[in-house]
Amino acid sequence: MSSSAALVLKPRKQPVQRRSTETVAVILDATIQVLVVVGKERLTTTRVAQRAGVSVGTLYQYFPNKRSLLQATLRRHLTTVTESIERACELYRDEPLCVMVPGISNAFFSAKMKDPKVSSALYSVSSDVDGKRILDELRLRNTKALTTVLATAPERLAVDIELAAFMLLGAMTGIGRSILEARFPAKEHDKLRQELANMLCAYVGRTV
Amino acid sequence: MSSSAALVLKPRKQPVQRRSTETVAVILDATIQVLVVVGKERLTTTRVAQRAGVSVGTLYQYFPNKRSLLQATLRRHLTTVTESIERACELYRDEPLCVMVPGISNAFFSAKMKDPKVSSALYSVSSDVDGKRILDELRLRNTKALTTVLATAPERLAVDIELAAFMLLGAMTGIGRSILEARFPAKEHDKLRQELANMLCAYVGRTV
DNA sequence: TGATTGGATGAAGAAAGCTTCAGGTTTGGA
DNA sequence: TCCAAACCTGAAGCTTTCTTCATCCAATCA
Repeated sequence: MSSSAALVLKPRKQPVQRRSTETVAVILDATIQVLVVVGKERLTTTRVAQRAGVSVGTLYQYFPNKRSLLQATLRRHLTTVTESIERACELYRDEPLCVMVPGISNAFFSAKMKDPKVSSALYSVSSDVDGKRILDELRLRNTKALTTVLATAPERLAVDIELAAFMLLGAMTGIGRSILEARFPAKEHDKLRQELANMLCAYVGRTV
Repeated sequence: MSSSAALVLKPRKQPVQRRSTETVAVILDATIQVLVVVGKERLTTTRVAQRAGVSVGTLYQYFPNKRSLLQATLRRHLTTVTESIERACELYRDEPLCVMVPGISNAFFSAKMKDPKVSSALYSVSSDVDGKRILDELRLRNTKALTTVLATAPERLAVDIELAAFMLLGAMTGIGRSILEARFPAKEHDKLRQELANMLCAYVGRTV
């Protein structure tokens, strides 16, 4: 309970009334906006508060420090992507691999590319010490979901299901990141989405 | 030439005598070590200098600011990986895809996994504003090299060569990153390397 | 309507770390 | 050997930004 107690993640005060619940959401949105506009390097709590239209003090009422603010923002974003994957996994249960895999891949792609600037800006947050924990956590959820559906496919995979899930996820996120970082115009996204699905299909197509 | 002049990348002084050339190398090594041990968040120029066994002043003699120090460190590392890819591209020219692609993939993998902690630690640097420029630059080199060899393969690819090169690179780097971030034990690396090659092979195996 | 709790404010304290610079040391050629 | 250039030193200035807290406003309920 000494110095490392600063790692507390929870807001120091839970929103009770409606007003403050909105305030928290506004602050989180502002964080993303500041991140997109000036980047993580020049993001300051004062700037975020300004953008949110509240005072810094208010911000610190719900987030114990800058870190936790960034963490919460990242988590909120990545969680939507993960949920998207989970929904797709649910949806394509029992389907053949050549239907299931593209379906999941496309769901991921759409979620990730919905707002390229936001996804892109958040990469800088995810590479921090705390960001990595969040990534780990969500990677686990994704892997679990994928492993589970893969097991329901009628075909038998050429390799260990867990390994396959890991590879698929790695390729998806990696190619997604590359597309974002290379700043492909939205026009090209459809082609890329399709090609990603093709690659993953080819991979799982190597059935026994 | 006002405030943004701080983006200068070049050392403010070029090493002339042997002594200082060594000093620069020592500082770069120390930077990686500090990065690995305490992470980018807590890396300070003083700490780097200390680790390098020189004074901060010396550090600032060769690097105009902290940014440029980090940039130089990142560039040195990524360049070795890129050169590894380029060598492999040279080596597998004219080979069939099922030889060429695994060859290149393995070369990449080995270079990236040679020192997992270092590769891993540098991810936090690469997501900064300046780091992105370096990534862009090297991504371009990699894409070019890959595109060039792919064109020499006896088979015809099912898609645009540039697109294929991009996808292959994205999958390689993405899976590489996932492996690093998930902290797989070195024992598993061989299996993973093999599986990566398999995936890429399956992808390019879709010949016309 | 008065009391109580929740919510918001923002100037200022405090810490942290980057960067400078005046002065000392080493190198290597003449 | 001697000197000029190259190199190194590190305490301290300076800036930046996080974070606090005393105080005021708003909402809810008896």
